[in-house]
Amino acid sequence: MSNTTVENIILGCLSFGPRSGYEIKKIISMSSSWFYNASYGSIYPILKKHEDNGLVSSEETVDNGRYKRIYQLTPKGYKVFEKWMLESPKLMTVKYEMAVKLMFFAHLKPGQRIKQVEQHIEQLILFKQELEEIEPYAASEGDFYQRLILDWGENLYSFLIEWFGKFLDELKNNSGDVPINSKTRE
Amino acid sequence: MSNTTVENIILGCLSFGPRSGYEIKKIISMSSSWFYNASYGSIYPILKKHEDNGLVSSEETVDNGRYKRIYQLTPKGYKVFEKWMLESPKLMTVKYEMAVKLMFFAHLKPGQRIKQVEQHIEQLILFKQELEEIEPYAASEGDFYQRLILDWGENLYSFLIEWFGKFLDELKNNSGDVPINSKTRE
DNA sequence: TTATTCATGTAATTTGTTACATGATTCT
DNA sequence: AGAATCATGTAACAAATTACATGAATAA
Repeated sequence: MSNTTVENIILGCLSFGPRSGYEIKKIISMSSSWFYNASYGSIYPILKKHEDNGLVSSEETVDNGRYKRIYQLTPKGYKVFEKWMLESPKLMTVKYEMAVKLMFFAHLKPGQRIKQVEQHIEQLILFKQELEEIEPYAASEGDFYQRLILDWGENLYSFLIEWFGKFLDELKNNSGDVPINSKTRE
Repeated sequence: MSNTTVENIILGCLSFGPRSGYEIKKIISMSSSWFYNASYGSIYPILKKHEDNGLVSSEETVDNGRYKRIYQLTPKGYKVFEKWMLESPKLMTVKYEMAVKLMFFAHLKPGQRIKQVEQHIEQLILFKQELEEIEPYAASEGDFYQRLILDWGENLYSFLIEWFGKFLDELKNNSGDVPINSKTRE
């Protein structure tokens, strides 16, 4: 059976050097959490599984009197990681509750529609700001590609904010209603 | 405990009229599958659960000698659905394996980078075409908002194709390498 | 007549989160 | 002294998919 994406992310984190489970969690939170996340409840069992499969080896260390289990990629683990890197990636999956609600927007009253969209735009702006706050970290810790995906994220959220902004304008111009039979926009 | 998004989608599908589980699956596949999907293994148990909770009622019918169980929203079910519609939607979650791979792109050889991005763009174009094929269905079966989310999806994939297209150009201009220390793009 | 679509449903498995338990160290 | 962070790990639960089982009706 092939590895899951999270299992491969963990191999990927170790490809930059030995890390503890705690450090891996940090890296994921700071760089990929908004398009792929992992909790301790995933990370530690996966590290154990990787060790059982000979993809990583671990060593107990004491760092400033602090117990740590440091994991390291084995040659076999690196091969598995490399193979995965060359495979065609799975298609993106999006879970977007706002889009679901949009499906049933006809049931809302005009004022409610406007309010929902306004609130959603606020949410998007807030999230984009959070992404922008990661930037200094990515600039210091990450390489070119880590910064690149941050750029991608910011562009994605700009797109969403813009799209919903246009939709909001349309709603407002029609007092929360939409022109019946209007064609979709270019 | 509150309903999950999928549980609410099912209520939403029934808000347009009585439907069978099979029909609900069809609707979801044709309109929301690319941002929220559900399999029979989810739908049938959820319908049973909704009935236990008094949110839907069901009736066994025979349609052209064909057994069908038709579900209908109860007033209580409609209230629960309406309440959910007015709540602030959960933030979007994205699972984007290509973005994960991008994190570790430094490990690939220049030629491999170009190939991966090219293949990914092809995938995106294919998926966008699939979305466009839904359009006739949405135009005939769906209302304004169903068409709107299709429009959103097409715009989203256009954005992705464009973004990766720019990235590919950059890679090609540097024979698969990227300028060290180059700043992220505007 | 045979493949496809219609139609419902369950069981096993996968994947992952949340909450908990535990305890050391460091910052204020 | 106390709060926050470092650090590891498990158990219970949640959500959902996949695969299977079943069978009727219809289109090729």
